[in-house]
Amino acid sequence: MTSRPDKKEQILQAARICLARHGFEKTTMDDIGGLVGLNKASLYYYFDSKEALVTEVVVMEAREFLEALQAKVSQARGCRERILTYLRERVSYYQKVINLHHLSMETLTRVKPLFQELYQGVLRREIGFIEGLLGQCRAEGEIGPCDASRVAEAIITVADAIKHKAHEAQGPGLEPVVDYTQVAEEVVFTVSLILDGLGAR
Amino acid sequence: MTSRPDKKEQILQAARICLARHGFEKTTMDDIGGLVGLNKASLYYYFDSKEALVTEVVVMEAREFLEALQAKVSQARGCRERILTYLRERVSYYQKVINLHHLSMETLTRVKPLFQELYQGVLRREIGFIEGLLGQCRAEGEIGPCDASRVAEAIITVADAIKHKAHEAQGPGLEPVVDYTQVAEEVVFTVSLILDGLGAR
Amino acid sequence: MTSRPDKKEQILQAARICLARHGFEKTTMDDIGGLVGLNKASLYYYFDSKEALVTEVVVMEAREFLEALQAKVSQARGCRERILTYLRERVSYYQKVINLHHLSMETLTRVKPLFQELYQGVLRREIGFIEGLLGQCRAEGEIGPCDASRVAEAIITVADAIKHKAHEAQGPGLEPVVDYTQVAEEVVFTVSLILDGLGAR
Amino acid sequence: MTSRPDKKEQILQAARICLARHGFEKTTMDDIGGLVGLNKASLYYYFDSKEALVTEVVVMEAREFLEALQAKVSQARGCRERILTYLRERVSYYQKVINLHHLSMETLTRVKPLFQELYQGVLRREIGFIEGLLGQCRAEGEIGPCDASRVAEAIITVADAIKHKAHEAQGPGLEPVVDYTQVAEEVVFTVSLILDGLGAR
DNA sequence: CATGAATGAGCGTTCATTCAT
DNA sequence: AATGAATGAACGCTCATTCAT
Repeated sequence: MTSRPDKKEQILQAARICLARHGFEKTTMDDIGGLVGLNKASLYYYFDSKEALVTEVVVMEAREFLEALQAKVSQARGCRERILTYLRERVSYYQKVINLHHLSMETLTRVKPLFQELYQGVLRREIGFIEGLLGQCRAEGEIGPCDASRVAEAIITVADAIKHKAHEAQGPGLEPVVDYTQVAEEVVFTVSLILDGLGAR
Repeated sequence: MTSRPDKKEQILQAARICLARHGFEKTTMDDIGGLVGLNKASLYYYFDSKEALVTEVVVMEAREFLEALQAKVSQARGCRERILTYLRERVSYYQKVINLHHLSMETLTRVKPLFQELYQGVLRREIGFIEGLLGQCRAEGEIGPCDASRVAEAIITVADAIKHKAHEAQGPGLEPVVDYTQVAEEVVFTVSLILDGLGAR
Repeated sequence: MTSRPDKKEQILQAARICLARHGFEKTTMDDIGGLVGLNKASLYYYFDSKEALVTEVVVMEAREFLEALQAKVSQARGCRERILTYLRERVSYYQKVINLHHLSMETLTRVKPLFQELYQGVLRREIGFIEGLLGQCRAEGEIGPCDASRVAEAIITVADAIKHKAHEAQGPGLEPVVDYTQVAEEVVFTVSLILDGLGAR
Repeated sequence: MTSRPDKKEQILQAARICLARHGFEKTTMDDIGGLVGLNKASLYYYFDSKEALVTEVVVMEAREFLEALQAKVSQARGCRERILTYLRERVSYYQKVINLHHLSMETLTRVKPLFQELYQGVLRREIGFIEGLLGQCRAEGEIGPCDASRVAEAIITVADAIKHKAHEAQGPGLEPVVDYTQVAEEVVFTVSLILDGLGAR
């Protein structure tokens, strides 16, 4: 009855494999098509472009990565620490994606508009997760009452802003490496301030 | 004396910049040529192919990376520890290169023959360095007398073999990440055995 | 009574609009289908191919154009003049179609077989129209008795032959423009001879 | 010594032929390359894109067309009439180009930016030509003294503006034909007013 | 040493067409 | 009567590489 959702999913999996093996630039539509037994032209029936296809793969992996992280973090003790740990590890997610698919920052930038659109869904989930952690903090008396939803959104925004700033700071220079350890520290420091503020009675 | 070797060096530097910025696949011979004010056809006077050029860049960086590592390691205390630390950190070198230039394992594999040839020089230096450390160990009585040169070579061989095994183990599967922490541990464990053997009187 | 013939008509109208806007080559079956709310595959239920569809559009327009011309010509005075005027203006019809849909002579030539078949109906009507005019000429004494049907056919044949000759004369050369003014004159001259012959007692 | 300017010229001529025969959309880079015995990739050594190449052809023909028109107009009597005749015939130039190469208005619009840039040179010549005619008018006492250069520029601007208005007026409707006769009249009327103003003593 | 010129192979994308349902 | 799915062929364009000069 339904072989449709399957096919799109199959293509995404095939693309995931190809990307991991050959990276974005070397992965051809023929490669991906070949892996699912489809003519490359057929892929365009399911996706608008190579970039759109790859973007969906990346967002899919973002979801998986973050869900795994959330599961892992949930076992940490101290709910305040849970929030900070989540944010700390989340910082290096970007680079993980880049390395995983051998993307250059340039390629990622080009794909960004498409990516941002799909990424909204992932962001919503992250905010929801943080919101839950804030609720635990409240229950355990670590913070006072607050609009958990808005605070969660603010925290994610702050974290992304700090990461973004670090990327911009690189300039067109040679050294392409962002020191994610330092970024993580800055995120933890700033969000700690926010949590402190919420805890003040 | 001559300004010729300069040109080759300039090209290598230009390539290094391009690779860091755009990655291997997106870096064109035109890009590199443009950066040194040379027609792309001229690059073929200095290098046989794009791959040969890139390989030299990688080897150049290998040398720099390893020399920095050697300097750093030399300050560690305990000469046995120096050897193990060197080997531990050296393990992740491969991935650093891959990430830096957004290479896929596949591309690297294809380039391997060229790479191995040039890499011999680097290997010689590494073996010499280990040999020196072994000499210190001997002087400090941590190990007994041995053919330092052959042992050094054996140690490097063992370290590379373990890394190689880890890469092969991946198979064509999805997960493209090698756990370098674990590889490092295995290397340390095995080489420790060797050193123990040398120490036994 | 039935709504079926409608659908075919709707498709033809949609195609006409698309052709006028984007020309033959840039009009896709998707465009046309979209305009009538039909999947492009469905168009193949009504037409054998894109060319067949376009050909029907062209023939449809031929009919409309010629009928308008016939109405206009009928108001001219002097029935001999009516015939000549009709033939004169009819000459440039080909180019009008080409320009309207941005067709190249090549495309038109490729489509010709299909076109000719459908065009027979239009030709019949033209011959009938000329036959009527000849009848008027006879009634007004401008020509003597004759087999009006055969003469009408001969006239149309002559007119088309002259136009055809002009097109062939171009050869594969550069200048793609046929001087329709000159062709019109030649047609008028030749047909005048025929009418003269008919008028001689 | 010099086979270079030749090659580019040859390509332009080949493109001109192909365009005339098959139109813009059906002319492939392979077609053009084949005609000059060049691989299609080689064409990109001389031109940035198919559109850039075609644009150059169109501008080339614009120049030829306008120069022929200028020669022809120069023989008209009455220098005021010369100006008006030039403007009148120039009006239909656009359509001539469109028909010659079977371009759709859409394609032409897409190519416009490239076109405008190259067209500047042609425009300069036109203004120069009008300027000369104004000088003759002045010499024959048909107009009073004026800044011929600026007036010439104004006249061309007015003529193009009127044509442009007519094209815009079409809207997305079905009928793709601009009535160039009417446009020509409007141009003549308006420029006459300007010339009248110059002649007023 | 250096380059202008040329090319083959490959890639992303489009599109008319087919076919099972 | 209609369509979702699939495809082959073609097209514009890029790029590493070659070679005569």
